[in-house]
Amino acid sequence: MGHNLKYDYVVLARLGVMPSPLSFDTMLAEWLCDPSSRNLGLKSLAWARLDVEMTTIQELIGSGRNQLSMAEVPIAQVAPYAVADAQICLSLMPILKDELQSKNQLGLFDELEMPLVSVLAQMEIAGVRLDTGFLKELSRELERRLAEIEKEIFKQVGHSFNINSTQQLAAVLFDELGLKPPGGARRTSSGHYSTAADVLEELRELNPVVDRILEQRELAKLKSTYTDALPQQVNPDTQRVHTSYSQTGSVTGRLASSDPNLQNIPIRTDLGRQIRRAFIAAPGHVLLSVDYSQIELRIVAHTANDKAMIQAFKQDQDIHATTAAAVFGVPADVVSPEMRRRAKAVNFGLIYGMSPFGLTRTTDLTLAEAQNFVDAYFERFPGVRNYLEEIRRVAAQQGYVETLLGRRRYFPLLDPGATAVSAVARARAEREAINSPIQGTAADIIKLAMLHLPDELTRSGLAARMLLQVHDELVLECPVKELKPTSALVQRVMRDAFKLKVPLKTDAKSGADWAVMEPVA
DNA sequence: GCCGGTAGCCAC
DNA sequence: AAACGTGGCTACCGGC
Repeated sequence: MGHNLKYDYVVLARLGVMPSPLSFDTMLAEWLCDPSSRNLGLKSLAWARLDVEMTTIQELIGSGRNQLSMAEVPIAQVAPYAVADAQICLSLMPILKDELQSKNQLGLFDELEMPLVSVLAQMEIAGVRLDTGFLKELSRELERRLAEIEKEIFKQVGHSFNINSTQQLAAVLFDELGLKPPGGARRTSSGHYSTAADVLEELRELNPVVDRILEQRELAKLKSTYTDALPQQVNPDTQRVHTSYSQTGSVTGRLASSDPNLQNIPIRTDLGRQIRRAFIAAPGHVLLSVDYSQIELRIVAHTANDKAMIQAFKQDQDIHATTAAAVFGVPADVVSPEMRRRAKAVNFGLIYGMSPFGLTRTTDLTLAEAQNFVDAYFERFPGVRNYLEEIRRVAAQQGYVETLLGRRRYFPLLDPGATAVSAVARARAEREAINSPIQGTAADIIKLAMLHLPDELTRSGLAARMLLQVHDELVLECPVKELKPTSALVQRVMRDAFKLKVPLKTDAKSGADWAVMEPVA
């Protein structure tokens, strides 16, 4: 194993090389939805019992940029910590296992999350090949365009300033140029005028400099976050980028990716999408990307048991068009693009616990129109309406909501006995309670697929390996000659990961890089 | 120089 | 006033 790979000890634990208490520690204590104070208390007690001078992990390895890897700390110093850690985790194990048992989560833990640890380790170790030369050239191109844009901005404003400073930018726009902050002077939480993109959008008619600033923002973001940062993350031993996946980093059960985050590589704009050209397959290979189509809405249809929505998915209809037809009360073949766009916004908002007001922010509907729209929506999908009400009730009464596999999220704020809870905080918690089982169930399902996929590939004698997971998408590196059967197998495994009341649908694409992907049968 | 908070923005 | 969920990264900025 490359000794320069990050988090060596975590990777070892994930591969089962390290004793189980440590791998247990890296996950379980954090993973339990309600890490109790008893947990911390037990740990301090156990530490105090040890007849060695203990230090904390932070004292050993430092923090921030000075942080060492465990391998860089002398054995003699690490040993007491390691002993204590193992000892403590060992004694914690039965207690936390009991807790899992009582929550009916032992299966989720033992049969999904723990086995997934080594799957994720394999993906991290595999890494993904990066065309650094291409990124560096793209960076120089962005640099040139940024220099030009900045020159124009300074000329139009009359002096230079730091465009990246929101404070300086606000002073230029709202004080010097006298632009009027729209929407009744929206301010940030600290009381300054906001210069966020949606605010600037409303100002672009008033002064040509605003468009230039939006352009500067886009380019500066791509340069600093992607074209400049990614090449620095290439491992010199493997010549590839090795992300880290966290199984405990989200409240819903999603994975999180960091160092670098490969779950937020641009795709929306043409320029941003160019970044993906740098993610390339090894010689003789292609990248194969398979994603779930509308998995969250399918989960809503299943969980809400909504007849109309289930039927739409069973017939493989265009769900947004079907929704539009239902809400506008017209036949499917006369749905206009505009009607479909609005229906899509509602379907999208549904998963986020949206309100009619929220809808006015993502569409051009007035509040009254949005209210009518939502009413019509629930009229046509009564199962969905009941489901949303049920979720709110359960979250408050039971104190938590659950995913398909029993993953929990607690909502103490919604307890009827909770005191001093603002309406804003309550509404937010309700939206979180609505979204969590949907987003979390999607995470459950793709994790099941990821767990089965390596075995299925082996069984079929296919050499492809999983490299990346992006919430509803798996990216594999696949020998060119095995593309067709691999695509078929991956799609089968993903579709069959869990049987819902509606079919799961997947789309497969492949290409030499992550930008130019052609559909695969 | 380190650290944490803030603003902004990339993805699903 | 805010108003649509989940993350991570970068730059700025003020405090130490």
